[in-house]
Formats: sequence, C-alpha cells, structure tokens
Amino acid sequence: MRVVTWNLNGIRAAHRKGLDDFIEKIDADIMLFQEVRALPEQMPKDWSEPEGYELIWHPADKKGYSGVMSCSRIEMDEIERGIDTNLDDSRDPEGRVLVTKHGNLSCINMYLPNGSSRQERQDYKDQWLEDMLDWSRKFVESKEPALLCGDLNIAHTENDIWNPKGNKRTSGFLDNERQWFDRLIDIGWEDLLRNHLGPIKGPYSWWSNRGRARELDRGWRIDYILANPAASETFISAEIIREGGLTVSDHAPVVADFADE
Amino acid sequence: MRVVTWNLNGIRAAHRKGLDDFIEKIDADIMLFQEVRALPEQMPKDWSEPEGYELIWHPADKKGYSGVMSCSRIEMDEIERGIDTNLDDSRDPEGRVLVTKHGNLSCINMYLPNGSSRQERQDYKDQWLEDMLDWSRKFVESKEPALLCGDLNIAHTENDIWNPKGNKRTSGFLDNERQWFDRLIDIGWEDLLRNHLGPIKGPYSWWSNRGRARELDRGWRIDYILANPAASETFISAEIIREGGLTVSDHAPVVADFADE
DNA sequence: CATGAGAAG
DNA sequence: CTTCTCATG
Repeated sequence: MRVVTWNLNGIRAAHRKGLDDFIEKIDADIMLFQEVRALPEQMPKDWSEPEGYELIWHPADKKGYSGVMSCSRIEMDEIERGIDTNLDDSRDPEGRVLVTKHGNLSCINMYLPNGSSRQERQDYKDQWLEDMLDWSRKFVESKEPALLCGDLNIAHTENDIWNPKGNKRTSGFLDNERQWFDRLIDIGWEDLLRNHLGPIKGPYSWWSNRGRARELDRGWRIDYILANPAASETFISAEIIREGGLTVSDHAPVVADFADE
Repeated sequence: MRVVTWNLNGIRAAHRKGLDDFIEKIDADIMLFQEVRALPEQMPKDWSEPEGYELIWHPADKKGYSGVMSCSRIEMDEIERGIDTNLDDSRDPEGRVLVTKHGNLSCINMYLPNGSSRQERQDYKDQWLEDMLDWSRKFVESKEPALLCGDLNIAHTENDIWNPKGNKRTSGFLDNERQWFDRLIDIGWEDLLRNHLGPIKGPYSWWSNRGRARELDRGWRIDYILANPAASETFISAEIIREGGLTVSDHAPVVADFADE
C-alpha cells in the first residue's frame, strides 16, 4: 500500500503544471493534499477527479486559502475534521485537519499553521501545537495503525534544514517548535523517512521561491509521514520525490510504502 | 510632427509585452499614454525611459489605478493637471488630465472616467463631461494650436462601434454621452481621424478581452486625437495602428501627423 | 478576460 | 517569488 502527502500550493495551479501526470505515475492508494486553496466547484472544466479514487474535500472558510483534500482508492470513511482545540474554532475554519479511515488504517491529513507572517500567527501556531499534540494521542496510542501526514511547517533537526544557523529565528525552526517535535516523537509518532535514511543531511521537501533555492537544494524538510507503532510494523520504505513533481508546487511529495498485511 | 495617444492598460504589463519596440518603431515626437497604472518608482529595473524623450507622470492617488503620462522629444512645459471641476477633486486625484505645452502647441492628455462598473461612476462621468466641456473652451478657442487626446470612453456615432444596436444601453454609447460628443464637436474640436477617413464603419481603437472580439474586429473607437482650428490647419493624416501594438494593450494607439510649420 | 494590489505563504 | 481574491475596467 502506497501513501503520498503533498502540499500543492493551489490545486488549480498544480493542475495547470501537470498534477495529473504525477498522480498517474505515482500510482498511490491514498493521496493526502494540503494547501489546496480551492472549493471543488472552483476547479476548471478541463479538470476531472482522479479516476478510481474517492475524494473528500475540507476547504477553509476563506476562499483561496489553505484547505486539505484526501483521495483514496481504498474505501474511505470520514472520521473527523479539525482538532479539539482551545482556540475557539473547533469547526476548523481554516481547513487544516481531515481524518479518514481506510479499513483499519486512520490517516490524518494535516496542514499546520504557518507562523511567518506576524507574531499573532506564530501565537496561533504555538497554541495549535499544544492542542494538536494532546489530540493526536488517541491515534498514536491506538492498537490499530495510524498515519499523521502533511505539511507540519516545522523542520525538526539541523539535518532537516539546509541553513540551520541562519534560521534559528525563523518560524518553522524555532527552538520551541523543534522541542515540540521532540515531544511528538516521544509520545510515539515515528518519523518514517528519517528512521529509514538515518541521520544524514536532508532530504528536503520545500524550497523558497526566492533566488535559486530549489536548484541549489537549499531547502527544508517540513512535510512528513509519521506512523504510530502499529503502522510502523508494516513500513517498507519512504522517499521525497524531487523529479517529476518538480515544477508542480514549491513543495515535493513524500511517499511511503507499506506491506499489505 | 507626429503625435501618438495610447491607453496602455498598465505600462508595466505593456512593457513586458513589447512597448519599447513600438516606441522605437513609431518614431513620434509626442506620446500621450493613459491608464499607466503605476508610479515611476514602480517600474521594473529592466525598464528605462525612452531615449531622447522628456517624461511627465501624473498618477492617481490610488496605486495601480488610472494615471496618465506624457512623453516629448520637443521641449515641454507642464501647464496644468485636472480640469476645473464642480466635483470637489480639483487636485485630479484619479490622474486623468495632464496639459503640456510644446512650443506653441498645447497637448491635453486625457483619460475620461469609465462608467460601466456602477451607476455612481456613471454619475461621476456625466458630471465630468459637463465640467470638461466648459474647461476645454479656452483651448479650442485659442489662436494657438491645441490637441485634445486620449481615451474619452465614448464612441461618438454608429460608425464608431461595431454593434450599435446592442450597446444603446452600455456606458460609452449612451444617448447623452453621444450628444455630449456632438457638443464637443460643435464648440470647435475636430475629430481628425473621422474627418480624414469620412463616414465609414470603423476603424476601432478598443476591443473587449472577452470572446474573440479583437480577432473579429468587433470593437469601439473611444480613443481620439481632437484638434482646435489652429492645429487642424497643419494636419496631414491620422490612423489607428492595429498591427505591431496588437498584443501590448487592449487599446490600439492612435497616431496623427502634422506639418512642421 | 486582463491589470494590479494585497494577503498569505 | 507565487498563490489566490478583489476591484476596476
């Protein structure tokens, strides 16, 4: 079974740039997209839903902003939207969390807030991190397999960012964010790609559009597939796909393969 | 002496699409641009002022909106901005009128309000028409030559619009607007291109971006070079340039040639 | 249908 | 530097 997570930075722009070719080529069973930035009814007429997949959209209230969408070839049930939160928006108005169940596997499709615009958004992100950690316990502790996938907007270690020194004060690589990530691992979420590759520099999943960051591979790893112990048991391999999806989004897709039983 | 008037629909977009080539090719002495939609300091660094010309910018207060700019190879003095108006904006905050003098020739660079968005703007346009007519008398009555050039946002006669029947209720071809244009001619402004070509269908200077209006030449003539009697004496010829400037703006440039003495 | 601003990332 | 919306034409 193959799972893909990808921040599309606008599914309409991604579609123009060849998303369909990627979907065909990658041949995944479950695809979790973030930053879809559209309602289904806003899709152009030359677009059609990927054949053979069921789709569940969870857009933000605000048009053109955020939103996630999950796609499955395996029969899928919607479990919940949003996290239990102290921020008074349990409706998840920013379209950040969609949980679906595929057989006994739970998939959390998550787009964590970005804190880089203003302090107010960093405060929002920080509160979100606390709420999300507690909320995620029921999944990580489950005897059934669960995956936490998406754009977490945090690079965990110095290996997960090209320029660690220069970004000590940048949202996404702040000490408190990295410590939060340690706690996420402590409660049982396993970073499949990192465990698979070991403590090497990179690979990255996002590159700034400024300068020639992508060309020079000066990126961040902020897109993850995390697994609870039950899901880890069947894990085979994981990778970040740099070629192919190259010009579709400023993020690269992350793929993981699991044994079918 | 050659004069050009052209609504650029954004000088930055026009520059990307080859404005410089046009300027080089047309070899005009005076160029009057409307809907510049930029401050000089917003121009990209790969832009440089047309060589051999002096420039006067008259932008709107509101960024990215309206604004005219006059360009002259002949020494030029600024005479006034805006029209004497009953609307309490004699500062011309929408950047619609710039009068310059080149030797004894006065050039009015005008971008008349568009009334198509809401009734409020049509009312504004109607008031503007009244004020402008009175204001223009001093130029039309002068013994010195004067030109009134620009996007007047009105098609005068049925020859000046591809679909007169279908646009009887469209701003820019309303009865009161066309009657106002009659009065403009009555007070002495001469429509050089129309007088030159006679009462034929067309040519047009603007085409909607919808459908294939330009390709099918379903346009409007709303850009004019009008002359007072003194300027008309030296008039040689006029035309609307369809080729060349084709993809630079949704308007085509209007050119007129005058004898040097 | 296109321009440009502006919010957001 | 790019996405998308929105106002304006």
